[in-house]
Amino acid sequence: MLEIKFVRQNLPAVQKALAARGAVVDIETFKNADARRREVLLEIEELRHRRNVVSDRIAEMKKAGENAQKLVEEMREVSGKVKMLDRTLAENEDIINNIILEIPNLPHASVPGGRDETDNPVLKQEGSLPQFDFDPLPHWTLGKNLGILDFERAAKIAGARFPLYFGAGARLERALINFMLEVHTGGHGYTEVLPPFAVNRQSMTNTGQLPKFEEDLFKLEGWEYFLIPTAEVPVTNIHQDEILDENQLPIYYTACTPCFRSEAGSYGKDTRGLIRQHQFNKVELVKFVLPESSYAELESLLSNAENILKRLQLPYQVVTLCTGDLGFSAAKTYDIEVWMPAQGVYREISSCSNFEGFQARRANIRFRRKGKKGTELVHTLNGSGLAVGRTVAAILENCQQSDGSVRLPEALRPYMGNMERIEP
RNA sequence: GGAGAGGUGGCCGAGCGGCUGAAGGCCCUGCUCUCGAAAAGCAGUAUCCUGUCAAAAACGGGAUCGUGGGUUCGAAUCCCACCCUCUCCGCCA
Repeated sequence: MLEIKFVRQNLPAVQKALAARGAVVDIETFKNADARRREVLLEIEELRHRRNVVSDRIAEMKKAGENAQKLVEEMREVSGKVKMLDRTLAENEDIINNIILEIPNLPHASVPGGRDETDNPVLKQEGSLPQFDFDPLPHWTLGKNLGILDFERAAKIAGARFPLYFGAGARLERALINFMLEVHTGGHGYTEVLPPFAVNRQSMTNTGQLPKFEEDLFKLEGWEYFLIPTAEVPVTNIHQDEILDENQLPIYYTACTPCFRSEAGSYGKDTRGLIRQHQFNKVELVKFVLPESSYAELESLLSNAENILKRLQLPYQVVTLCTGDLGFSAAKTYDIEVWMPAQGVYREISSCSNFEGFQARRANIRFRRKGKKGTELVHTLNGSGLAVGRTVAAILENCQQSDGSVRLPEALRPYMGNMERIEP
């Protein structure tokens, strides 16, 4: 959410920035409702002031034993008027709120212009692509051959786009989770968190999933709860409505949670394998930082996520999302894309974003500077460190051998009981 | 599911129709004292909206005692609904 005052004072700039994203906002309605709101507010405050003054007078008169009936009647009228105006005020505030909640964040000045993902510039490429003297198999075939992935049975249990792992596959997923969490809580300095996997409407609104993207979420029938699409939601909301001390910042959290996504609108896309599932595990990194350091924190967040791929020796590239591909709440985002040899493409495995004050304003997360009056919004950031299912897919494809086995990255072996390879 | 208790500022906690944006304490900040620190003393210390203003500061106004309604000239205080927390009983992992 942008600040109302800011939108009011910078309408042209806001419109221009939103056009770069391809977002359309009803600025006219906003302007009218905003003007009307302030007009009504002024009137209400004047009436209330009068009522406050006269009410005190009535109290005095009553104490002195005087008759205040005339004033009482007059104030009865004033109160009725206030009540009516209150309704008008609320109506206009609703209009403003509905619009402002649907305005995406403004892209940071360093974000490259562009229309969609094809315009995302590659920032760097790391690791060397594996060379095969055979045709590398897609991970779903490898998984089936190895007896560790079973999408047919998963479909029986739940439906399409649900995972079912067996044996070394299930263990690989668990090993990756432990490996990632150990790396982040160790050298990277994150505190591990295990949050709720369902959240309320307010939390979803705070991080920006609602009100615009409700169709992407799983909602529990008969409950005002949503399954989380990412740990970003519960973890960012840990500090909602809090005023933090400057010296508490920065705060780093990491959490592994299942993520649930309806994937509405992606029918027919990535229908095979672990790439696009209704349920997947993800290790998430979340930061609460001082505004002046948030872009440096974005760089270190990115390198924390990259570190996992480096230690797993998986080749990847980093792209900067262009204005047209930027997510709703983000001011700047880097995507890390891992090499998938069977398809010969890089696939997103992590997304690292700086939201600046956008989520903090919605979630009301502020801090106080030492010796200074007032509060400021913290800046929030998050990134995947990493999506676990896709990491499994990447390991299977990149580390496959001609005999159909998969040679495990060395960093992972301690978490797999020193297993060196997964064999049929 | 049944019975009860409670939600007040950064924290603890008093208040239970007007004199309360809220006693008292703690934390924090500044000053005094001290070579310095501690202790002690003094002072300050909520947030949001809004007006004057180019802006900041300052000053004025309004709102906020879980949330939303209601009663009243006037509500932290009375009424209703909802949310949340805690205790006991039952049930269940």
